Amino acid sequence: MTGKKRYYLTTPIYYVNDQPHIGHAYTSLACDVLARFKRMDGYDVHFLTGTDEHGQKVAKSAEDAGTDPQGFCDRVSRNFRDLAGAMNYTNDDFIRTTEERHIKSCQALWNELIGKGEIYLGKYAGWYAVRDEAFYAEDELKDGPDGRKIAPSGAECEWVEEDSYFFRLSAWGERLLKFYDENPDFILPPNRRNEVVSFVRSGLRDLSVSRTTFSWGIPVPGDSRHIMYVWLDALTNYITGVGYPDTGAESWKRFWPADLHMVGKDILRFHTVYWPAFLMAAGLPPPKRVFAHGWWTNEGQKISKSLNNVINPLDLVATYGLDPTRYFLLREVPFGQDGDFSRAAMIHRINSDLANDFGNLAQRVLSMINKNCDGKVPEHGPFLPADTRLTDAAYNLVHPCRATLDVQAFHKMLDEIWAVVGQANRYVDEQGPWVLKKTDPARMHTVLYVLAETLRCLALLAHPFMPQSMDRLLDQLAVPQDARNFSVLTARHALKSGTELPAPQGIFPRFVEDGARS
RNA sequence: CGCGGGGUAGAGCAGCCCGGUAGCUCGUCAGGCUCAUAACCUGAAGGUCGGAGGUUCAAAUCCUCCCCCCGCAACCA
Repeated sequence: MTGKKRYYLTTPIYYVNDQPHIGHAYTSLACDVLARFKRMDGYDVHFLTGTDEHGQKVAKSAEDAGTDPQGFCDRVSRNFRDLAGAMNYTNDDFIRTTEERHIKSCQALWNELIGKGEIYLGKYAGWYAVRDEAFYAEDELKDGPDGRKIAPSGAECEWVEEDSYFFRLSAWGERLLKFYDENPDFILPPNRRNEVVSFVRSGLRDLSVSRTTFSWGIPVPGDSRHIMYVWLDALTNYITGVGYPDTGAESWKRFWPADLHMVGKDILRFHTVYWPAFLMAAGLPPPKRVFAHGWWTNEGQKISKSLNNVINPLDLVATYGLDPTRYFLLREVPFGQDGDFSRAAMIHRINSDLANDFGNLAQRVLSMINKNCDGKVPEHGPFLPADTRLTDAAYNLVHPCRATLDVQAFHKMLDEIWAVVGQANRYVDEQGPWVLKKTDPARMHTVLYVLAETLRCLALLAHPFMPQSMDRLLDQLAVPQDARNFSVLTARHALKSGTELPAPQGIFPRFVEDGARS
């Protein structure tokens, strides 16, 4: 057992019925940045993602595709693995709910809940919409043309009566409210927390947690007519991923409870009401935080398959490049709010923030070093106050970065970094190393050293967002692999004067519109 | 009386909870620099903070009423 700090974070498991789109990419990206940052900050990180493969809709899609459900899942799950590769995510594990380890885990949790009397057998009767996999109350329904009942979603409902196991959710309201109260940061952003609290205050009903009308799911132990409710199945992945039901396992002791479940705002309730209730009922600690992020629109329009404006993240990467895409998604919109993707905004971010501000800063500094310092990390004399102001800003930047990331404020963290980019560009102008070259070469070396150190810090802190580009910048500063972490970041004068540097190369080219067509 | 989010410089936003010279980014205009990816730096113009009342020494910020916009009730994170 090392004494290392640990951090366990998860994406939702993605429903295989769907093609990967910008929403999936966004959720996972946020987690990836956090995971990378925490690793560089010395944490033992476990980053889990995967696919949700059970449920009636999947069974139906498989049938439509003329394959068996497992074969269908095998094929479609692959798309999500491929996305992780293409987006350069560093997940430590990829879980599939059809895996043996997960089935065992769900059944163990079920037995635990049965044993504690938290699940009982009852009867469910109500209007069920297959398409939504949900029951609706009578007063929510409208009458359709042929006398059928229509759900608010527009899906057709049928009257279903079936035996069902129920989870005693109704008994957990007070304890959930107490838990929210004692853990004010359990749900972020705060407005989401308010939504959930008022939902729970309004009263909870027992939750049907098994189905008998289809079979593509995890069998209920000891009653094979039933399969488990998809959400009970899906949520359990978070504990399967760290070894449950083996609560003696090293990974379990180390990583549970999770530090963060990152989710989209649509599945907030499942993660902040049902999931902690299941866990507490089973005698397990709930996760420490659930963060619900917002939705994307495309050029101001809501994204939908019917409008045919779904954004494929792979297209973004192909058009704008991987790191610019990663940067844009987390910079353009305050994390937690809805945001708009537009081509103009994307290009603007690439050219302004990346090419002009950061890229050009690196380029002007590295070229001057290359031309005037013999291609080596320059020697430096005593620092003047202006020098210390800049290097202090760079060394201390890690603190606001930690603070903002700890509340998932990715956009603010980037703001903090870019404030120092701006400060460095101003410093170049004020110091005018091109003048010093003629008047005071020793001083010029010091100024360039200060700038190189600053670039080193900036590259390290921006690394989680844009790993490939920042690695190239760190290569150009000859920062060794084992010095690419935050413990070395704050080590003053970590760049060794006299170290040979490679010839500089631009890291962020400007995005030039393809003028061939308009 | 459905639910939710908004209306602050040309655009996009922050500030509002905890009243006290209205701020940021982009754009525009002018200037500087010339190391650099026609990039960088400085300065300026531009807002009666949706409207009307009220509370207060003082309101974008608190209270009341009104007007307007946009989502949602979905295939989706």
